[in-house]
Amino acid sequence: MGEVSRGVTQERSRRRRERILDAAFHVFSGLGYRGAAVDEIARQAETSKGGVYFHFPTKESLFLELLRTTADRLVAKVEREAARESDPIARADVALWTVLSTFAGHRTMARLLLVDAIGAGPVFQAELERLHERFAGLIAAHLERAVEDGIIAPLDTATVAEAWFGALHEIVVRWLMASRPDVLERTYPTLRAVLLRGVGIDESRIAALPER
Amino acid sequence: MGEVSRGVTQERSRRRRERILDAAFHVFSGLGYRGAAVDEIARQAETSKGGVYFHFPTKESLFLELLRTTADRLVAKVEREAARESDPIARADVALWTVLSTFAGHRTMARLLLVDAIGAGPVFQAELERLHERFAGLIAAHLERAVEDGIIAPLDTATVAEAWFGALHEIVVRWLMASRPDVLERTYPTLRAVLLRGVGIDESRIAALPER
Amino acid sequence: MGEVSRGVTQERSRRRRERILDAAFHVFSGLGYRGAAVDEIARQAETSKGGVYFHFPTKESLFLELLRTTADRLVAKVEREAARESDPIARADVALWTVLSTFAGHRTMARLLLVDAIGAGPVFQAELERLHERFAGLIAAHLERAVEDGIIAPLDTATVAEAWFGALHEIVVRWLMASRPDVLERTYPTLRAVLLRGVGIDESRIAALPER
Amino acid sequence: MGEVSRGVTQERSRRRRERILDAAFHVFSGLGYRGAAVDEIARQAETSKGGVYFHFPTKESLFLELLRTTADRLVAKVEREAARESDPIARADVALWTVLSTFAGHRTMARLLLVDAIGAGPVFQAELERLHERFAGLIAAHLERAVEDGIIAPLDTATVAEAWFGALHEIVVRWLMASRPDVLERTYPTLRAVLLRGVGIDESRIAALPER
DNA sequence: AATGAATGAGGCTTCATTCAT
DNA sequence: GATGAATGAAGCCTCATTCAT
Repeated sequence: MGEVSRGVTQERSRRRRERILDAAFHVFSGLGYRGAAVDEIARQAETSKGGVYFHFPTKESLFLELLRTTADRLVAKVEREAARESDPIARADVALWTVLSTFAGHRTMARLLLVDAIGAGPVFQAELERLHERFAGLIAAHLERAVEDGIIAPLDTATVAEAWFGALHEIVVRWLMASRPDVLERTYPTLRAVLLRGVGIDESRIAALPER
Repeated sequence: MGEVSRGVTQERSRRRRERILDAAFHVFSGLGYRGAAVDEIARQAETSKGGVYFHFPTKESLFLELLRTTADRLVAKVEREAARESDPIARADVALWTVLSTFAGHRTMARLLLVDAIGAGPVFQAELERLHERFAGLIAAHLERAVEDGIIAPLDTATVAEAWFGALHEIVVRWLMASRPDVLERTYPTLRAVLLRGVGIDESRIAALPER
Repeated sequence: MGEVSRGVTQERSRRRRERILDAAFHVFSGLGYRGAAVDEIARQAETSKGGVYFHFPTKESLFLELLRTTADRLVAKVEREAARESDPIARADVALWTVLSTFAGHRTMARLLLVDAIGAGPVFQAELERLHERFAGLIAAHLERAVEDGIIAPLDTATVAEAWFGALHEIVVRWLMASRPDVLERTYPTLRAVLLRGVGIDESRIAALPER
Repeated sequence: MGEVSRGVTQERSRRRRERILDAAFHVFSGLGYRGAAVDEIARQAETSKGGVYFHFPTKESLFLELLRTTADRLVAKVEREAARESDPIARADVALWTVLSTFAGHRTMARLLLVDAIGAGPVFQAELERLHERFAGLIAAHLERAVEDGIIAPLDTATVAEAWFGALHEIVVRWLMASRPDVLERTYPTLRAVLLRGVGIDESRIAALPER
């Protein structure tokens, strides 16, 4: 087999792998980890059960890869967006907004990341914890920076970061589970104000932030 | 069969029903909805599978009843405690504290209410939503009262209530899932300050609240 | 439920269990351990897959029980028959004859015990070894007795017992695997003479044994 | 493609085939027929699954070829060694010793030949039978020669040959399956004496055989 | 009321074999 | 000749639910 055709084969395999990941994403999001059948994933990926197992040794490993890469993408996106701002408060604003609007635009992704992983078994506990930690850590880092810069008074940044993430999380999840989902972005101004005010940011600074 | 013996029988049946609920509570908390086997519940209730199915038509119904009664008890407890305070801010303080410390004292209950129900299938979505709504509603009611009393400025109480509950929820869940769980109550002062400050409560009023 | 009906239930359950063992015996004998499907066992036992798994936690456990009880029965039978004779040489004769004729009469049992268990996985190695050991031990005991009684000269009874059992085993297996199986019993006189002579029994004593 | 390069290619192909046979030997010996995966054989032969299937149409055919060639080699070796002796009794001694010591030195080969083939399915029954027949036939031929030479009295050589092979077989298999395998050769003197004496060889002749 | 045996659909995984490149 | 991706049948096992007693 020549270099070229081998490349073609690899490329096809890679695409198949992606198709499986896409299908798995869809099925997991819709039915949860336990409820998702490998058979159904194979069907939606237009391949066979064996095909799925050729690319992923286990249902679990498939889910884990999904969990990781999806989270990776979101975290990277948030950091990329936040890095554009120099003012710590503006950064926090951008970070919150990015998460909220990304979830709002990808309801299925939100389900996978925030809902399905819970209750999928102890193997995912660690991964989920890492996920929450990454987001909370992101927030905490910004808060600490703001404390160092003298913009806000010293406080338990870890706890506050958890609280912020929790507030965000709850609002997204409620939106996800609501039978009549309101526009997620509408809640943003209130959420932003409450959170920023909560760490002691001046009302004037909050008012100065761009409208969303 | 006489009146008396029927009474005795009914009483025994009621007790059996309670034993099943207790066992189910335990098993669901430990293994999640999907992971919990009816066999195991029956075993822990010292009865048979058939016994469980005599009292509950379905595994689902058993879980739902558990969800409802547990939530009922907690909501009632929170309202009872809050009613003792006349000042709206003190009430919010008491409510937050009650939830946090109750969860802290009943880790299993927290798991059941906050973690297991997710991913248990679409049937529980509605119930879970009602649960979150009840807690958020509780908070929202206090916030509205505070607005009416002129203690805080008008704001979107529904969204803020969700954010508050989310902050609380996240902190409890993180504590639940943490391998090395810190003392949950330790985070309370920070949480309280951030939340109250977030809705514009004077720093002096916050400082005046009792230590926890 | 009264004493009587409970007894009826237990009795039925016991019978079902036996039916499953019988079916398993049949299927294992015909197809070997790996080749035997639980589904097929259930079908032949006129029950369901779940029914099989109610009585036996595992395919393996089912096979093991079969192996053990079948061997138990045969060993017991051999010892019972041998105990009737007082002369050690006559005992050896009876023991050999009992094994050979029992196998001859129960071809399927022979297959299960001597053929199928091999290659059924490492779990059965121990069990099979125990089985061979039991038979070899039986023989060795008689040989030792004969040595003590001065009937045969001292020798390595363990090795000889293995050799005897091996000779027997091979002859049975060859008969089992032969496409055109001769009458197994026909080989007996030759086998008996060779084995007894091999440990130094007088030709006259051998000739004195009853014809078979 | 020229003559030369075709020759080179054929040579390479032959070598690959050998590598596959070696790997298959190793895997079958270790895991048994059913337990051996073609994937694993390909891996150990440093080729691909497709590669294996190019050289052998079937997993079964691969195993059969292995069975045959291995047996061929052993039978040839035994005959070669035996041919060196002129005395029939010495020949029998050499034959027994060759089999025993070859197995002792190649535990894996023994497993393949004596253990794995059983339970590998009905296809191998015939082959296995032929294998045992060849060995028994070898022994029987020597016995018949000894009868003709008047060294031993006439007897049913076929049955005796089976018994001899069985004794040998059992001792090897017990050694194979034993957790704490003794030195196989240690049992040889006893085995030899018992077998030879069993066909009526004079004690003096047995004593005259070389020590092993 | 209670028991526990029985059912059977459905789940995850393995693996011999095929085939396009 | 060789590769490795793909197929799909088949296997073992779990478990919610039913039902005769």
